[in-house]
Amino acid sequence: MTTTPTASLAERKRQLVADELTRAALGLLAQKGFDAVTVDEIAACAGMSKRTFFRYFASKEDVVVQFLAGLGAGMRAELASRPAGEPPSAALRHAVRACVDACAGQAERTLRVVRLILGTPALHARFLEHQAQWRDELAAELAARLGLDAAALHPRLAAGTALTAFDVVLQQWSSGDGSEDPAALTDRAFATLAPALDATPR
Amino acid sequence: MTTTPTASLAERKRQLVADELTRAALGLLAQKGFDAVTVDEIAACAGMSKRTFFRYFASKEDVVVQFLAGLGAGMRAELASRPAGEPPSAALRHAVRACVDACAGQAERTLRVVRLILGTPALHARFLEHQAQWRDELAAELAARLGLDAAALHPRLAAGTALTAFDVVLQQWSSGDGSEDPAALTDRAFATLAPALDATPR
DNA sequence: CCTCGCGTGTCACCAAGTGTCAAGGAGGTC
DNA sequence: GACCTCCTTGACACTTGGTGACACGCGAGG
Repeated sequence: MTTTPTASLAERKRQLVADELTRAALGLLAQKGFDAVTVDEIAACAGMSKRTFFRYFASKEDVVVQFLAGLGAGMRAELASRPAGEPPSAALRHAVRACVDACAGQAERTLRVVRLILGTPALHARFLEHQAQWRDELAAELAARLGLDAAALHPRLAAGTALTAFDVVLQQWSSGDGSEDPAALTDRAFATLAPALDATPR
Repeated sequence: MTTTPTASLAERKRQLVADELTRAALGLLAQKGFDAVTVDEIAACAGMSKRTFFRYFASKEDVVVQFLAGLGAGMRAELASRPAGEPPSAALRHAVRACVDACAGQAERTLRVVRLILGTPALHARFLEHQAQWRDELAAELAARLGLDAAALHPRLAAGTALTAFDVVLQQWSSGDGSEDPAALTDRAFATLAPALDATPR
C-alpha cells in the first residue's frame, strides 16, 4: 500500500508527461501570450492530443497556476512546524519566507511565470483563488496555535495580512528587473505588519 | 448633473435593459446555481437573445460581479475625501466603512449576491480580480496622501491590509445569518490593524 | 419617400471543456 | 507464445461561453 514499485513507476510516467506539457505550455504562453495560444497548440507542441492535456490539467489556467501549487502547502507546513511559543508575526514571516525563498531559488523560471500571471487577468484570478484557499488554511493553523476558533476574526485577519505581504512582495519583485532581494522585501513588510499580527484579539 | 435629454434617454433605456438582465440572472443563478444556468436561459428569461446579453455584459460572471462594481470607486472616493491630517488607519477605515455601509443598506439583496460569489469559484475569482484593481487604486490614493511613491511597499501593504479587512468582514457577515453588524465587525478589524496601517515606512 | 443611425436578432464560427468508445501497450498467468 | 487485464491515449461528438458579420426594424430628419 505504501509505495509499490509499480505504482511508483506509473506515477513517474505520469509526472513525465505532466512535465512535458508544462514545459510546452510555459514556453508557448510566455512567448505568444495567454489568449493567443490554444490548448490544441500546447498539446500538439508536446506531441499529444487535446484530450490528454485535460486529463492532466483541469483547465488552461491550471497548467500555469499549478506550477505554484506546492507553495500553499509548503507555507502551511512551515507555519505548523514553527515552535509554539513564537509570536504569530515571526511564525507567519517564516512561513511566507519559506515560500519566497522557494521562488527565489529558481528565480528566472519563477519570474517568467509570475509576470505571466500578474499580466493576464484570467490567470491572476485563478492565482487569487488559490490564495484565498491558502488564507483559510493558514487561518485554521493559526487558530489552532492560538487556541482560538478558526472562524474568528483575528486568525483570518492575520492570515490575510500575511498573504497580502506575500502578494505585494511578488508584485514588487516581478515589476523590477528581478535584482531586488525578495527575502529582504518580505522582512521589511513584516516589520511593518508585526504589531497588527501580534495584537491580542478582543 | 443631467446632460442633454436625448443622451439621457438612450442612457436610461440602456440601464433599463441592463437591469432586466441583471434581475433575470440573479434570480436564476441564486435559484439553480451558477453552472446550472446557461446564458441562453438568462437571456430568454429576460426576453432577449444571447447576443444582446453579451452586448451588456462582458461575461456570465460579469452580470453578478458588476452588481458590486461601484464599490471600488466609492471606496476610493471616500478615501480621497477624508481630511489630509487624518491618520491612514482612520481614513482607510472610513473608506471601507463606506463600502460596508452601502452593502448593509440593501442587506438581503447583497447577502444573496455575496453568498453566491463566495460559493462559486469562478465568481470568487472575478471578485478577487476586482479587488486587486481596487488595491492598486487605493494604494495610489494613499501614496498621494502621504507623499510617497505609488510603487512603494508601504501604500500597497496598507491598501491590501484594509481590503483584507473588508474581505474578512464580508466572509464573516455572509457566513452567519446576517444578523451580525458588519459595521461593528469592520471597526473591530481596524482596531487590530491600525498600528500597522499608521506605521512609518522605512 | 427616403435614408441614416442605432439597437437587436440570426447565423456562423472559434475555443474551452467533457463523455464515450475503441485501439494499443505493459505486465501477469497459464 | 497465447491470453487476459488494467491503464493510457486518441478520435469523435457534443455543450457552452464568447465574438464577428450581416440583415432587419424603427424613429428622426432631409
